Amino acid sequence: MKILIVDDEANIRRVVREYAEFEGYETDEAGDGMEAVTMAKATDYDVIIMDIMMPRLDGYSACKEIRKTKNTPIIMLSARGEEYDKLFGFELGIDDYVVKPFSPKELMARIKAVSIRRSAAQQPMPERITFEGLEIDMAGREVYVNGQKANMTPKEYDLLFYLVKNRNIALTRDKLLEEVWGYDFFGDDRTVDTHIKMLRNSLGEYRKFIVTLRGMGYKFEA
Amino acid sequence: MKILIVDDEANIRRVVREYAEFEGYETDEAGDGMEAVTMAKATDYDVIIMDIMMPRLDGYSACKEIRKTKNTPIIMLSARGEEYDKLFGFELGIDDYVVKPFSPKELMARIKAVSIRRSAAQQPMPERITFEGLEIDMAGREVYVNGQKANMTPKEYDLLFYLVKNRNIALTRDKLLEEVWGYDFFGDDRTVDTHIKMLRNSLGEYRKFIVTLRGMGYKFEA
DNA sequence: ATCAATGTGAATAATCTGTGAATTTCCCGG
DNA sequence: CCGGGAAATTCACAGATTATTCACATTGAT
Repeated sequence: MKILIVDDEANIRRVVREYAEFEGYETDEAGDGMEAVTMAKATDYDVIIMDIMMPRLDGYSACKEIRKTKNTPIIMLSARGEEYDKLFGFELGIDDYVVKPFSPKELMARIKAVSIRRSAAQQPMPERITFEGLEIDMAGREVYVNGQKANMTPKEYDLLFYLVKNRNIALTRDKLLEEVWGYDFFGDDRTVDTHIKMLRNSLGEYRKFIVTLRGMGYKFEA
Repeated sequence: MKILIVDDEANIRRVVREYAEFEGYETDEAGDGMEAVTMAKATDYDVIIMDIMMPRLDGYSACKEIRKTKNTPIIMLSARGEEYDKLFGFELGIDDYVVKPFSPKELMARIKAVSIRRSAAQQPMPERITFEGLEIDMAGREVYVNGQKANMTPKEYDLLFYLVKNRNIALTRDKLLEEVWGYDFFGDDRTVDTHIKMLRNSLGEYRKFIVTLRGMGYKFEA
């Protein structure tokens, strides 16, 4: 278990780190949002603990940036009196928040709560999702475009389902190859492009949900 | 979707309510067990979230009382250290437990899980099902095609029944082998194909219900 | 304008499924 | 313990579908 601690005050970082290490976590530290984003993208942390008020890049923006490529659980630290409403900007993907001054014991409890949810229950992905006129039934392996069943190839289903499961986050070609094709695929990157093309054709007007991220890969944007 | 939030601490109620409303639920609040019972009996909630330690009437007693007239799914909130009571709780018909301090996101996930589970499990699997001219009597282990009894082999029955029980769900060959043949079967995947073939023959015109999912497996599509 | 990244159509290679038949296993009565 | 038939499993092959590669067109950023 590895956690990333982000705060501009070294004192706070130290306190959190000491408790976390006492609980048996490995820790990394970042002093501002920019650093945090870089580190979070480079390493797969189990939890990120991040202050809101920070120089260079604040916690909200850092969170937003990290969420583009990772789904790491994030716990925000907020000073009492800080805009409380913003804490409920869950569209940012914040998993929990703790108000400063906090008891380290409570923070540890929250870390456990957040990470348990991760490992234990592989998030109960709903079996059926609808985006406008695009219905996706993963359990039944069916896709309906404006009510009409789409007839897609196996790879198209696999690719679409993976994109949808990880919607709104950027996926590189390599990541897609590894997750959809399998770790043992050693072919061309561009194979992904061809399948994206075919998938787009199958989705008709709803091809718009599949966004190209130039220089990066693709994502399903709902 | 309407949920009832029961806790004597207004702060906790507020946090849960804000998360829940963000997720699109309607919410009501109760500050103690007595209130909760009154409200739960008057209104059909989809889920009730209730603290254990409360003035006037504790969570257990409230749960017991509500259960006398309603089957609403109940998620209990318990302070750390009340672990022992957990076992006792499930006997009362508690659907899930969340330990305080909890991650609101986790709580939301549990609400979803519980409400889905409830609605799905509500209808017990009938033992006899008819699809057009295909009658399937699982209890009697008989199948009628256009009124005439089909004479099938044991594996055909097992396979058909499993497919029907899981109709409209995509099933891989591996899954079928594990569930129908048993975890200790170490033979060839394609064995499934052969049995599907024989099953299709036995079903005559109703073979149409057994759909091949290329690259995946099969499913019974009603 | 230029260069790299992406979209696309077509050719080829690889994979998958249905099926008939051969082989093995299982089950029972003798 | 054995034989015989039913059932289960494996096997091989054809036909159809799908995946991959490649070349070229198009797009987008600087």
